[in-house]
Amino acid sequence: MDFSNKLIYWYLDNKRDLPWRNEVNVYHIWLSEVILQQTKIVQGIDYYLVFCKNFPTIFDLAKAGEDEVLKLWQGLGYYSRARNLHSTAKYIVENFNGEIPDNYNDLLKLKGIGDYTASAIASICFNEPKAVVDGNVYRVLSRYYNVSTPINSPKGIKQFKQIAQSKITKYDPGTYNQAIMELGALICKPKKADCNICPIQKDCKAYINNNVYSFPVKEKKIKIKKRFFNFLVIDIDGDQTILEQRRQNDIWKNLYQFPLVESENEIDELEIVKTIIFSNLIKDDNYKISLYNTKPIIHKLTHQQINTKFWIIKIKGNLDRTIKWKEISNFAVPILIHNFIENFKK
DNA sequence: AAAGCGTGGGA
DNA sequence: TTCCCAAGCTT
Repeated sequence: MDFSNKLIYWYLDNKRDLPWRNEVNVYHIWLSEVILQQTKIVQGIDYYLVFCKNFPTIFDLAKAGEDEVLKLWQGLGYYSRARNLHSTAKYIVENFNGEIPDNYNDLLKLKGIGDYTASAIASICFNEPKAVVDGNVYRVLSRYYNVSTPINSPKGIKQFKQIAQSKITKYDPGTYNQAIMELGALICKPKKADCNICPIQKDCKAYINNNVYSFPVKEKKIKIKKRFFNFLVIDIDGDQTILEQRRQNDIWKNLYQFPLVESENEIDELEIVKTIIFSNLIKDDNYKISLYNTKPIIHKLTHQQINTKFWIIKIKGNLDRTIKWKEISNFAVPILIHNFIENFKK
């Protein structure tokens, strides 16, 4: 039996029982694929169920507001996925009468759907033989075929797509795609690979050469940018506060936060009250400011390290654009803000 | 085409 | 602690 069929047989015996594997519904498959981009199944599975429950059809998703979609996405990260998912749902309802395109080429044109997702949907839902190449596939193929081209180089991306495409079965390509990914997730793992029970161990070059962990090859290290965030947590009589929406093309776009003073370095109270942002917010001297967390909270992202201070500013009287503290959970906020709010309540 | 975009878990 | 990784996409 060849590579592909071994994978398929292994998969049929060993696949996990996951909610989106129970039936083929294009909308559900699309939803699951977007949620799982750069995301582990354990992390995404509850979000998938919540989205299915709140938006049973693409029409329900299209009808929703972006704030509502982002709120349900809160905590999952990479929020452009949610914005694109929602935008594409509206687009499909408006232009295609709610019918999701049934082929790779048309799927690829949609916002938030790239080569991987278009291939996954086309193969699983429409039996189109387009090979998926995700992190699992890179790992399995690079080990099995001893390919050391960096997987994050243009050359590597092209090469692995070509290898994967040459292996896909015309019969049930969706099952083949899921099989190779499942093998990568369950057996051919980054660390602690279970080569002893691997169905394709016998012909795996890396196993034979005893250098499984030399693959896949990745080049370039990312450098981490340090940023300093000072959130101004206005507290009006313990009843109201202020949130603003992040509009810039930056992390957490369209999510909400407390008014923010970003600085080049760590700053103190004296510098905070001198800022324009502070004085635009607080018009008189009738306030009391204090630092909530004595040590900056370090929030780590893939490319950034955010040193965060929460400044509590107690005032009396009125301010514009306030919200009630008890309504704050209606807003989609970064997990950093969410954690603060949960802690601050106590 | 390189860089930016989250969060959490495991080694 | 630090680093790596996770069903990638966009600009």
